[in-house]
Amino acid sequence: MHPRIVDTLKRNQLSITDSRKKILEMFLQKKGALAHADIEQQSGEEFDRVTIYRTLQTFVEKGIIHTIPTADNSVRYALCKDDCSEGHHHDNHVHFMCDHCGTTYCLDHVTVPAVVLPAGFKISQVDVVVSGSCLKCQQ
Amino acid sequence: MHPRIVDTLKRNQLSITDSRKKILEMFLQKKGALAHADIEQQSGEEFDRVTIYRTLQTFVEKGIIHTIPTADNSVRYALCKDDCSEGHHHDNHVHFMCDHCGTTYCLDHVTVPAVVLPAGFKISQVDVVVSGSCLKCQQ
DNA sequence: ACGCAAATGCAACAATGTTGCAAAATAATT
DNA sequence: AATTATTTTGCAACATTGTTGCATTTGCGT
Repeated sequence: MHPRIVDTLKRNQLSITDSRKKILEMFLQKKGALAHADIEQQSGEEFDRVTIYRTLQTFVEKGIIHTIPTADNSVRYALCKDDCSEGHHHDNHVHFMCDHCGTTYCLDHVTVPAVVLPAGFKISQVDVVVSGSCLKCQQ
Repeated sequence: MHPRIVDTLKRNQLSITDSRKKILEMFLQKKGALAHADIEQQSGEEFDRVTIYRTLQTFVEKGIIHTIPTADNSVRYALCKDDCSEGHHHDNHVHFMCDHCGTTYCLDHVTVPAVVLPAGFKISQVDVVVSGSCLKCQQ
């Protein structure tokens, strides 16, 4: 088991349960983003569908993961950088979704460019959703 | 009825039906984006739910409207600039979603900033999803 | 080990989206 | 203008996705 799992749960005042450990482990292992369906498939019959929904919801509330806006409006989640332990707010993000393999990357290290909007719009968050082909799918 | 409606349908080789006229009119009147639910409510019992789904799908295929990625992963549609009559591909877009009133704006005239990705990623589309408070909701 | 609080599983439900097919509306042809 | 061919619609049924309430189970602090 990944060493950070118990730490992360404790730090967020969550009880250490099988589903939380397993789901968090999935995020730590797989670098890309996960959809609810991915988790359901990978965990087999181990957890109830409802438990997965509630676990994801809890993780989002605690800032352990965040949702990703995608071009096809499918709901995906990715680990927050540094587990958001610092109250980090995810105001800016660049995400990349591969048109071929469907993998979604959370590019925390890419700088979000400044966006200039017409007068009257107050910006609180900027999400950049890039599609194309990824490292593995070059062609 | 908006004068562009019949033109647009004909240009895209679509038969002129009540639902298509009405739904296209909604997009032309309302400047912001529409969700399936908005259309369903506004049209009352006039059209079947399935018809609305199919009409939206057809419009997307013909390039009359496009879907908008949103921070909350709700599916919304907006008119394509120039009805995409020129085979315009919507490679770049800035969308704004108001946190207060929920209105979604399609800001065709705002320049999409350049995004620099790590080597190996090939960009085919960039969507910028901005949240905040809009013109009407300033505070 | 015990008791309390929290999380889980189950069932039922709600919302959203899809598919097949017969009936109706639109377009094309004569 | 009437007839035929094609497209679109409405209905029914179904699939998927997400939510809620409640009894049972699990984890946690003492």
